[in-house]
Amino acid sequence: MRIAELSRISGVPVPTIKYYLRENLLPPGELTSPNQASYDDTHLHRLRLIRALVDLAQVPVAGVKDILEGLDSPTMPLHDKIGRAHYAITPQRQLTSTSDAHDAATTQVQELLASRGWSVHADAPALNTLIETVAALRTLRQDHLVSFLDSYAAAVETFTEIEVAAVETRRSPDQLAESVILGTVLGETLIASLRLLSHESISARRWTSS
Amino acid sequence: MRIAELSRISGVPVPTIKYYLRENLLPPGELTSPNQASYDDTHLHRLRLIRALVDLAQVPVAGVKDILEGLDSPTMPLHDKIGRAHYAITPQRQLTSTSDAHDAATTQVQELLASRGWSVHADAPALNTLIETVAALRTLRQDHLVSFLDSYAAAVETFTEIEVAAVETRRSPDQLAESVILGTVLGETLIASLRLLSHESISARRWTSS
DNA sequence: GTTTATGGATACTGCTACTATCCATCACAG
DNA sequence: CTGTGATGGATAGTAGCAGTATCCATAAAC
Repeated sequence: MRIAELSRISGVPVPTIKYYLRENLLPPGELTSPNQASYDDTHLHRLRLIRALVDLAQVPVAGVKDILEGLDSPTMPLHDKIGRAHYAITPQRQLTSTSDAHDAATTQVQELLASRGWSVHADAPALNTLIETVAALRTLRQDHLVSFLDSYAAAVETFTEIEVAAVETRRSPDQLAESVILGTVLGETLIASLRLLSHESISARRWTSS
Repeated sequence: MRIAELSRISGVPVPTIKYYLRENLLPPGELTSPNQASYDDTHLHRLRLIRALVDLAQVPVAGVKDILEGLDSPTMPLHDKIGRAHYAITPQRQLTSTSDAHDAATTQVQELLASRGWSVHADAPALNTLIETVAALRTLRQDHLVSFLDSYAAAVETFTEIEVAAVETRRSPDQLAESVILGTVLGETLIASLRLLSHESISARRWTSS
């Protein structure tokens, strides 16, 4: 198919497709002549993947590029592909908490990891975010939320178990990587939406009259 | 305190504080003379609140403004304040799925809501996101993830229960609203971080050699 | 009484994610 | 075989967001 059809089916404007081609998010079509190329279903799939990450999961375009480079690599270990995805979806945050709030939060988070038996790399991007968030909640006098950190962690393990189980059904290693990454990235969007809907439902019941 | 001290304690640059003042995120200091104002702990707290929402929860400044306007209102019902927060943290997404994928996803989501007994407003921002995400996952051939939607929803209820329990301990209605909003907004950051750490830990165990 | 800081207004900047334009082909209808 | 519209590739321009920078008249601190 030509670019116009790709655009029509995917709903992505032609100039945007050209932009993704320029940025190497989308591989070039097969050239049939110096200025004619044809695209196939892999391009369509890739384009949909890009839009899902950009529109739904709010991943920056540069991050999508990193994720896709990982997926495209035939040699990169899955764990590293996942690491790329984690890195791409976790914004780098500057340290904003005072150093003693930061230290207290670090201690608490390390204890949590130890008690849960989670072993993570010391510079995992999410670790910093977690520490800063705990520190912020404390500083904002929301210690009660922090006190439930362990319950949160326990509930989170439920998700992880679901996802591992879901992914076990995929046998092709190629699809496996894409499944794991989509589970990680779009899973976040899914969970966030569900949580807000659950909140809204509860909130309507409890606080419509306060 | 003067603006320089507010800046030093909070770690927010003076021009940025002025920007927040311009945008009415931060109430003006009390004028002691035509070009001198003094700020107090409420300003410091508000500033920290803004930074937590902007830096950690990635809420757009305009969204922070809406959230704070809600919190500041003495008359707005809590449910509406929560609604503002939901609206502020859920990006408006254009419809990107084809209409039959959209319809199928809508049906599935409605069934989920019915089976869980969640009653939500038909134009809740998270509802659209959820539908589009389900549609995207299907289109991307990740039906296995979608099939676990109900398990996700069940796990999400755990969070909501934790948060309702946590918030019950707050009795002042003023603090209550701030607690609920922070629990909603920063809770998302907290959960996302925990989930990534849990994933990383599992991933290291399972897929370092694949 | 000079140096430094402040409030308030206005203008400017850097970044991201596109859009728009241009042009030399190329495909295809007539 | 010629005219019309689409295409690939390059370059330039744009909108929105979140700050930064500058200016100025005044006020505070030494």
